Amino acid sequence: MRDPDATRETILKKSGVLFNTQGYKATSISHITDATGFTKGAIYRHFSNKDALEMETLTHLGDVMFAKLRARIKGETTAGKKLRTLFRFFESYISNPPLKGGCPILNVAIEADDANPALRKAALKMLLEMRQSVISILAKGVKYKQIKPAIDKELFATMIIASLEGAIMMSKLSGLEDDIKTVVKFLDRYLEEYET
Amino acid sequence: MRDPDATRETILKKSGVLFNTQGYKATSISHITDATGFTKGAIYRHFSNKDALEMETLTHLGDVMFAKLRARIKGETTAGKKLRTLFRFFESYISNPPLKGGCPILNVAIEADDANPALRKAALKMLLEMRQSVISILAKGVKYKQIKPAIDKELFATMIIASLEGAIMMSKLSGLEDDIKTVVKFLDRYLEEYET
DNA sequence: TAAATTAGATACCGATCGGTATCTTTGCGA
DNA sequence: TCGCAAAGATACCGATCGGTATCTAATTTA
Repeated sequence: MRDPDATRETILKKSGVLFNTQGYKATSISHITDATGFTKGAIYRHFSNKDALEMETLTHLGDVMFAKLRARIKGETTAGKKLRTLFRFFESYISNPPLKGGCPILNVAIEADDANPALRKAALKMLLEMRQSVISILAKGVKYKQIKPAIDKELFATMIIASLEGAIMMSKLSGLEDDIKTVVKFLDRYLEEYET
Repeated sequence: MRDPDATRETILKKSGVLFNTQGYKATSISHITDATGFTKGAIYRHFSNKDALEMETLTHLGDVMFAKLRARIKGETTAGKKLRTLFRFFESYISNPPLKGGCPILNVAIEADDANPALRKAALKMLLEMRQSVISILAKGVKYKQIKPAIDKELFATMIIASLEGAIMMSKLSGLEDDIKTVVKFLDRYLEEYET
């Protein structure tokens, strides 16, 4: 009946939802005990303190996010299709979110700018990984003649991520999908110009 | 020696810095008494509760932001120059921020998604005002033959704001200006194609 | 199967939270 | 200059915070 690994997993999963929706600072240990049904004793057995729980939860959120994203992209055959799938992945953050609360990178970037530098560092790593993935897709696209070599890969990759993240913020504020759809439309068109 | 208006102004100013840098939830009334030198008695005389203080502080931050932005844009003579000045305004959020802690719209959008709906609504109003300003500049640009009529004003306006806000997030994470500068470079080039 | 280890529950700690009742002090109008 | 209203200081409230010491119960190991 007692399964420490499952307990740990439950805590991480529920904490992930709470931290990503309510915020790290705003989510107390009591909120997590309420959500999981476990007591403080159980939580502090598995995680040394709240900072550690926040860190492990963030990497867990990152793992889930990248796993879902990669699973969707993997099935696509061309650079163009892979990138458009990535656009739709971000678009779904509003209507059918892969993670409740939106993009964890964005959330941590805004909340943990000063406090908890470890958390910030972990989010930065995720951001760089995301950016590198886009650059890799573009590079392979150029290699296999799907994308024109004239493209500035680093510039476009940064633009893609910045505009999608910004659009998530805007759609979060308005509660409407308009902004994220507009940005995806723009990126679609721009990408089209560089496809062969 | 006693000046209630100045006291109020001091509280709003200091709260603005704290809320915008540390976060609304993370900033306690005690932090504000420390920063201002005033006591709780003084703060609660001027503001009915913390939620009200948060609201008034946000609108104060918005007033300061729009005043600074408009002052800079006003001096420019063409739509292109006005927009480039707006790009630089966002760029300066990293190196020489007009408001400590970055864009208050972005900060509130991420932190107050569920809790404090009034705060979210106020931030949304600021976002729409910002977007409308960009659209107006573009419309006047078209009117005075500075911008080609083929431009999709709403699309470009959304794209400008989304990418700049996203870039602020990215540069905040990395601590470097690279991302915001890249985005501004992209917007500069894109705008150039629509200038007559 | 007995002993030892581990998972989780319980009860508590000091600190801090937002908020308030009350008091003193200041400045202004009559 | 006197009196009164407003400004701000002080001291406190109950609730909640993150964290811990201790206890019980379940599981593993010998």
